[in-house]
Parts: sequence; C-alpha cells; structure tokens
Amino acid sequence: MKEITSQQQRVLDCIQIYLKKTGFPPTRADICKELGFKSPNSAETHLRALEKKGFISIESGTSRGISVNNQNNSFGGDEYPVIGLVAAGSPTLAEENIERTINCPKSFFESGFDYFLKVRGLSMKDAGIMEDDLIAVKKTTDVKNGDIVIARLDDEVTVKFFNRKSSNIVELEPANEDFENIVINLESEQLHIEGKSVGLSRRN
Amino acid sequence: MKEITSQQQRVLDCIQIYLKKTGFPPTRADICKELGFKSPNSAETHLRALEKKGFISIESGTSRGISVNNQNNSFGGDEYPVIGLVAAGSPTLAEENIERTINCPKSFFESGFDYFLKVRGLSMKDAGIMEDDLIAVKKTTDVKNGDIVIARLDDEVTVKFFNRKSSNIVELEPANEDFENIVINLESEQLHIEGKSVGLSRRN
DNA sequence: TATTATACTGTACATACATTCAGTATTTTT
DNA sequence: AAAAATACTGAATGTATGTACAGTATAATA
Repeated sequence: MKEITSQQQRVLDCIQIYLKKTGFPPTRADICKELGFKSPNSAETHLRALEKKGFISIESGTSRGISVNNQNNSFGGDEYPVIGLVAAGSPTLAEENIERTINCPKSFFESGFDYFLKVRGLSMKDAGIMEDDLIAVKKTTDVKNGDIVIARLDDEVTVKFFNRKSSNIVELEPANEDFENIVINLESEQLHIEGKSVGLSRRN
Repeated sequence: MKEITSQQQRVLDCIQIYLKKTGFPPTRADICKELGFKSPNSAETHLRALEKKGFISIESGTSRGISVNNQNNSFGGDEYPVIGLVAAGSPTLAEENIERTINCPKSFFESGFDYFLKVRGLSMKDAGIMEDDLIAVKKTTDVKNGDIVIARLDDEVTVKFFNRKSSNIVELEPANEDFENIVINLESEQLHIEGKSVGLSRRN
C-alpha cells in the first residue's frame, strides 16, 4: 500500500462517507459535486490513482463499481477503540492510548457510540459499573442530570453521574458510599465533558 | 414491516450477498442473472414490493440505488436472541421467549456465546449485574466454582454464583446481602445448568 | 533535463441501467 | 365474484454513467 496524497485521501473519505450515507458508492459526478471538481475526469484520475495504490477496486464498465479495500479501516465500519482511563491531558483518542479495538456493529448501542473506555476503580459500583468494564462512550457535551458522564478534571478522567446544581455549580456523583461527591465551581475550575455512557460491555 | 414472501426474501438475500461480495448493490439485470429471471421487470417488481414493505429503499433514477433498511447491519455478524428470565418449564430458546435479536460478532465475548438473557431483579447487583442487563450466555454444563451460572430450579430460571460443596450439595450464591444462598441437595432436588455467563451488555 | 505523477477543466460518446408499457397466470383478499 | 397482490416474460426508451480524448499546469523523481 503506497503513500496516499491529501487529495486522494479526500476522495477516499468522500467515497466512504457517501457509502455510509446512501448504502452505495458514488459516481464520478457525485464525487465532483461533493468535492467541488468541475470535470468528471478529475474524479476518474483520482480513482485510478487510488486503485493503483491498492486502496480501492474498480469494476470496469460498471456504474458505481467502486469497492473500498477495507480490512484495517477504522472509518465508519465496525472497529471501535478501547482506551484506558488516561490521566495527563493527552487527547483521549490519541493512538498511544488505544489498547486495542473491538469489532462491533455501530447499532449495538442504540444511539451509536464512538469508543470504549476501560473502567478503573469501583467508584460507580452501585450503578453496576465494575473494574475493567468497558463503557460505550458517545462523544457529546449535551448531557442531562442523571447521565453517566466521562469528565475531565485537572487532566484526570473520571466517570460519574452528572448533576447540574445551578448555572455555575456541577456535582459529579459516584455510585459508591466510599467515595464523595465532587463539587465543581465552573467559575474557578475547569470541567471538560468528554461524552456520556450509552452502554456497557463486560467480558468474564 | 409487513410480511415478506419467500421470493421477496430470495431477492433481499441476493442483494445482501451481492453487496457483501462486491461492495455495491446489484442492478435489476444482476438480480435476474443471479436468480434466473428472464426479464428485468421481474426484479423491478420485487424491488418495489420490498420497498413498499420497508425492507429496502430505492433512489429513483439512480443506478444501483438500492439500500437495505437494516438498522442492525445484519451481514458480517450474527443474530443472537434475547430472552427473558422465563419461568414455567418452556424450552428457553423457544420462539415465544425471544424478545428480539441483537447483531453482534461471535468473537464479541472471547469464548463465544449462544444467546442473551435479560436479567430480572437485583440478586446479583454486587457482581455488577443490574436489572435489564443482558447476560451473554454460553450453553454448557461444564461449570466451575465461582462461575456465574444460569440455573433452572423447579421451572424457575435464576442467575447465581455456582459453588459445589460436595458431590451432592451445590450452593447457588447471590451477590446481594438481601438474598440468601440457595442450597441444593442433588439427591432430592433437580438442578439443571443451562449455561454460564461469559459477558454482559447494558444499554443506557 | 527529461520523465513521471499529481491535479485539474471541458467535450463527447457508447453503453449500462432504471423504468415504463403491454401481456399472461395464479393466489389472496375483500 | 371482483379486486388486488404475487410472479413472471418481453420489448422499448431515455438518461445516468464510465471512459476516452484533448488540453493546461505544477511538483516530484530519475
């Protein structure tokens, strides 16, 4: 698999997005429309280059006959990363934080999700969340009281119940008597909501 | 979703197989070739029927513009039944006990599994098993002390820790102070081990 | 320095394909 | 008993689409 150029990457992404959205591959014209090209031949030459480099296959004489040569493609498919509860403000989905990936349909958790988070500690045990459980996390900042959220506080990531007390006060509540509520004054402290739990998976 | 006829099912299967094989949907002619029809209109009318019944969507005027309306992305994984904790000695996997199915790769739980069991009650809450959780059950009678087993006792199905005390005495232990151990004397009582838990899935 | 790869616009054309119309026949529903 | 759905064949047509050809221009090799 040779090196891909940035424009070719755009075309490849375009194909995948189109596929995911419609269920079938785009035509040359579709790609042009999507990426702003004015000639179908622009798409054609990019497709040929992608085929030559092994990223896609093209069935000649066949409309929409593009297939993506997909085995380790984490795009819209089925491989979801498992990440540990990373301290140190490194971006959560940075590659070094990915322990492994799990194959799973997107629809496995009703509302869709973005990654698995491996739980450390027992602060949520009364909510049935045990050590080493994998929480299915959906990246969003739109959380309601009672949601189980993945929050970042001072470079530490934690899983807790979310409870907005007032416009400035947020409480992060554990589900374990041995732990205490974390009260955050948004005026003086920084709270970053990474996402919320939409499900859980455990392997015995 | 209305009832599908056997011929329409053949066409739907054909579309899915074609999709999996080539990466793009078939044309009317492709379907005819695959199923032995001699007129493209045969495929067309079946497609229209499938669309009317909600199984597929067709983008009009678009070549290969067929998309399968499969929220749980059926091909590539397997369909696993979800069953409730059925009392009354009906066979566990009887169709009337299947609430629905979930698409999931076989490898999702390391050792493989056979069905999902929907949990009723909180007798295992300290083991992180909550109401409505789905336990991934592997059908086996080969269980060891400490395994979480699915056991049938007097036509009642229960989930507990397995603990063999002696050749005749088995204890089923809950993970909740409010419940008591169930002690079974195999000489006088019948214990049927349905399987053991190999994992758990929860949807918020 | 010549050559190849990248990155486009623009025109043109044969054909791959969706789709409609005209029939025939059987089964199911009303 | 009439109407609608199912299950096909066969022919016809317009257009959606792949693809070749003719250019222009820049950056990366050899």
